[in-house]
Amino acid sequence: MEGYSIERHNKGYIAFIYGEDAHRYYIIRRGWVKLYRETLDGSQAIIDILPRGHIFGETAVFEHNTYPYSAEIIEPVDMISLSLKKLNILIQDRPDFALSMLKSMARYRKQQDLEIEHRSLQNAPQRIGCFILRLTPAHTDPNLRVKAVPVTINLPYDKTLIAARLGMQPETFSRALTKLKEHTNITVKGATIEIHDLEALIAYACSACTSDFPCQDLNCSSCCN
Amino acid sequence: MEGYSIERHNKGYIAFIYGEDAHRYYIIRRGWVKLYRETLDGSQAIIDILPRGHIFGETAVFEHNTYPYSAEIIEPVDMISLSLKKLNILIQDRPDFALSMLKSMARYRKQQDLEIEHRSLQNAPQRIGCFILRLTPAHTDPNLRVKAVPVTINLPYDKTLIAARLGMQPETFSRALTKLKEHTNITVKGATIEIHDLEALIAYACSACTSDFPCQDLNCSSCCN
DNA sequence: TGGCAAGGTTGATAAAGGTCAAGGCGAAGC
DNA sequence: GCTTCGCCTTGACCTTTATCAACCTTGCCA
Repeated sequence: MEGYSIERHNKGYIAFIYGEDAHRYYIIRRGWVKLYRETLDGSQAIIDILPRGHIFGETAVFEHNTYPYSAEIIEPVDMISLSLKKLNILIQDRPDFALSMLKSMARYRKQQDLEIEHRSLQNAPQRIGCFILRLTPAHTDPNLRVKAVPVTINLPYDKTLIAARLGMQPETFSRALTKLKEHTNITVKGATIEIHDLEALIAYACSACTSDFPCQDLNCSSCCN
Repeated sequence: MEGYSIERHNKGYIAFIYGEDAHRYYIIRRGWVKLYRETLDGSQAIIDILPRGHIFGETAVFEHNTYPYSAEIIEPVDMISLSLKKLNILIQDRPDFALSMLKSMARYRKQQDLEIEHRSLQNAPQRIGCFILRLTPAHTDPNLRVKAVPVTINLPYDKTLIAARLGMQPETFSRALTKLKEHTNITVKGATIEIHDLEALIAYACSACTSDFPCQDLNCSSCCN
């Protein structure tokens, strides 16, 4: 697609603010982006935290061209910047484009449904367990599930942010992680987590969930390339 | 649109079950429909409760033609039943159709974002207040907001279900409603609620929210007629 | 009209998570 | 090597909501 440019930003950079006039939308190539909104009293509601492959800002075309949330870089990103005006034309003119966007939106919707469910059915340690599981290779490739050797993962961003992402306080996160350790035989050292018994973790985290592991994930990469 | 039929069902009727092969999707003409999924231990996660004008089951076209949730009638409905196969063809062949579906999906997505936010920022009485506010005429027509006379609304379905919809226990709902009464000058008699001071209710319920009253609502009626 | 069932309320108690305050720990800079 | 700052953890306490149990209310049906 022509008319794009690559932007590179560091932690803390604000890509756009809620309500702002929207001209560009973005695809993440590397790094992590936080989508959020703020209440009158200054507390943040985190809508999502997106990794590589995801789009953000694109829904502004359905919102009278203002951004429906704010976006902040939380881990250094490379992102593709694209014109919303052109997106609008593409959506109108190219049926296959609208269709792939529709598909990606449907996937996101399913993900959000799951998110709501998690918040009401899982307790804090389970939500963390679920979060960790989504970071494992086994989550995207079922073949890797059988492997008995320990799985090592790194938390992709600050624990405080993960806590916010999961809808809990940092203190609760810390305590819940301790509880998770006691229940599922994982080792935590800083941002590094070793899973010694994947099945135990799955059993613990996914028992309160309506879908089996690996639960659906959003992967926007099929759209807008 | 040709090839449709009207179905009429009573409370308790299950339109379809999660995972089932999907052939039809539906538009609600009257009544209320509960979308939900179940965990292994039998507890329900309510995804949404939809009124007149809303579509359900249509996302099955993006899910390998199986329903991504179960649907139960909770207040007697008239609903239009339509072929998913035809929907699929329409989406592929008629760009304007895909586009309007895209728009409705974007609206729904925004609504779900708000839903997640409500769950984490509002407490039980506030969530109930928010729910009641959405039932008022003032929510759809800002002109009605100034009216000083009391507003009377009827809860559209059982309190137990509203509680589940709002992610709380029936007992909590009952107590939270009492607390809401103490704070906002409303009168509750069975399923009938009288709001004597709309602004007070808005101030109480919407203070923990990132969007002002009236917050966005989903209205699917623009799609698929 | 009396009984029953479903939905709703109330009370007592427990668990989960939030809040406030203090302190630990490790990476970056001097 | 020492200091400093940001992030994280821990402890004490409090608020909110869940849970369990009992009871009330209403509408329906025999």
